[in-house]
Amino acid sequence: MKIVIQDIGEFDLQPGQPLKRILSEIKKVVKKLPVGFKFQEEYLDWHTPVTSSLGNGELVELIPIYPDDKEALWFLRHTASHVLAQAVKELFPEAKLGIGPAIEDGFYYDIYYTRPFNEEDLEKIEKKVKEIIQKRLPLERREISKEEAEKLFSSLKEEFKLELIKEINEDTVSIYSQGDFVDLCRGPHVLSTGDIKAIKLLSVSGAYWRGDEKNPMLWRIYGTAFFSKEELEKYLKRLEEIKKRDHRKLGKELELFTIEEAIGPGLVIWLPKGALIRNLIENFWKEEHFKRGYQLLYTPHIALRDLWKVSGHLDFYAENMFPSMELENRAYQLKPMNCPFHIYVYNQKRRSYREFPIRFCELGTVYRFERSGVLHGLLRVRGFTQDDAHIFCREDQLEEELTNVLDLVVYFLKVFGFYEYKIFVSTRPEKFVGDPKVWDKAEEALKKALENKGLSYEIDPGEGVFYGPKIDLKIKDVLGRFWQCSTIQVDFNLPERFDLVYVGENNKFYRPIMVHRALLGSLERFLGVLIENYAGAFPFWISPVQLKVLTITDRTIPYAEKVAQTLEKAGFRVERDFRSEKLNYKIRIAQQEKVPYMVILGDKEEENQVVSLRSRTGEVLNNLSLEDLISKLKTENQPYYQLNERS
RNA sequence: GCCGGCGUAGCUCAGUGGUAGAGCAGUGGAUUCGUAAUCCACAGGUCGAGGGUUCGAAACCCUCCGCCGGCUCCA
Repeated sequence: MKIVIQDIGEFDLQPGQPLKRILSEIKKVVKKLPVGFKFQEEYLDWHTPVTSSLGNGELVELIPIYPDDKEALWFLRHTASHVLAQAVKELFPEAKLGIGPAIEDGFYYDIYYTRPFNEEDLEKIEKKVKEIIQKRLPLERREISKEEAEKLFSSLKEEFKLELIKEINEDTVSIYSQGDFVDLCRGPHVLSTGDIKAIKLLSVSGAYWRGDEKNPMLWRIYGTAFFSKEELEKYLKRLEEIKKRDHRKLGKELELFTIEEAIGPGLVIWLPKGALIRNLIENFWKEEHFKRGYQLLYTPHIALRDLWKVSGHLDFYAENMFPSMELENRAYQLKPMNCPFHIYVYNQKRRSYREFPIRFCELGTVYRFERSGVLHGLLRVRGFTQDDAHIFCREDQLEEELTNVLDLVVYFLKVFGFYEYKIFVSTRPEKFVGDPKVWDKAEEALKKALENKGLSYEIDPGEGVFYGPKIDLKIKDVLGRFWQCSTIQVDFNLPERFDLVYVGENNKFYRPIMVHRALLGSLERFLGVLIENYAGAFPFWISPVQLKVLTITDRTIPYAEKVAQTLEKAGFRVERDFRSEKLNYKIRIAQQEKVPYMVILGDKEEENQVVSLRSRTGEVLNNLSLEDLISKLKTENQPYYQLNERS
């Protein structure tokens, strides 16, 4: 049978033989050897037997994957995880192997052992890993029957592997080996352990077997591997960069927010500078909503417990809610969501079909009980403010409303510097309320709205909320990490439960559809993501301090004060540094505070009645008149500025 | 919640059983300086909380709280 490898050539291969058989032939005609191959959507390594079932029986067309291709790392890291497992088994023969996949930035292996692995173990293991790599052990693949596999892994006392084999539906399973080590594995792998040119073990932590807390806990060893040392270095630098941008660190340094032990875990205090940013964002948010026909609401933080019975939250959401409180024989409940309140606003009067769509928005603070182990800075908290809205509309308006919401999301994200995102449509889960036909319609409406906007999406099957399907947006920050913020959900359940109606054209009652949406998600999380995205250097319009006036000598203080006041009167947020310190020192401090502009004033500036402007990016503009400065800053002092800059 | 690590001045951290330390920040003083750290002095601590071991505990043991990295979950 013929194997055609794109850009390389045509080769003959006996069906059922691995591509390794033609390795030497290929070596003769290529400069760079592929790591593996792609056949349609599947990856093939050198070890996998090529059967005539691939392609049209006579001919198999493969696309080679080279070390520089992103996908190549998945081959390499999968092998790296096997090497890790081999090293652990050599050092700790009683250890039992769980699973060991390649992941986004590296790989891990879950391993059971009588005691946890510590730093020292990790060093020893890494040393062993490197030895195995240096031996340049070739990998071998074999297909064996399930019975054989069970025999093999029970002789190795690998109970977890036996459990995995039982769940495999095929008659045969594949195993990969290198040296004395053998592992149940689907592949793909590289040719030899020697292909791993750079590897580093990063951390150990506990992980339940198969992610279920009822199962025993294994030790998960994380690591990463590359085809070159330089790439590893680059990756480690990126880790450092991420650490530097950590919003918890920057939040403290820039005095944006605090979470106090004495106040409570997951409860955020906004410090003046952080509160200022938040307020600017909130004001912008409100304006944009007013422009788009939303009406602003304020609702209480607690409500009678019965409300949450009607809404279904006590049945479906109880584990995320703080316990209720009794007062004067009535039970109250801290709110985990804003929706029921908005429903009562809807119900203030008899609604007509002519009124739709009705759009209520609220910056609503909710409280959700999160298990202590999952709290994380601003990104995962127990009290947070959603930029929430509920749109009530007729079925025929749903698609348009969803399109409008998408428009608004995309716009907001752009304003805040996010241009890329992943979109997921979550469909009907197993436990759901309502009519499947209506669900289908809603899912269609969601997809249609995305398609109208030309946005591509992935389907997350069965991941919808019990009351309706949803669209989730995960935004990509400058470091390529994804964060879930925006969510758009179609809801048939609550209108039903609260018996919402409107009067139609024919004077009959109909039930409205509710769209629940949060664009930024929660202000806490969004600000956390913003801090990391900008590394604390906020765009001018939301910088808590926009300008810092620095004097060179005490002589200039009166002039500097005049300049500062002029800038303040023009509406900018100004700080003064008139201390008798050296200019270099003051610049350094302002730089660390990430203030966008420093206005530097000395004798020369005073004499000519001008300023010297230094931006935090290091650019210097001398002899700038105050009028020019103010007009320049006014242009920059608007949310759309960076949008305009980009386009 | 579970597993591991950590908790010392406002911040970053040193201190492994014998009198609580450094740098930065703060305060006072000197200096008047041109685009990323001027010098001197002073002040600052219930060593996360509680209990125990010991002649003696920041350090060793126990319990609790919080934080960090994961597991699971989500805005």
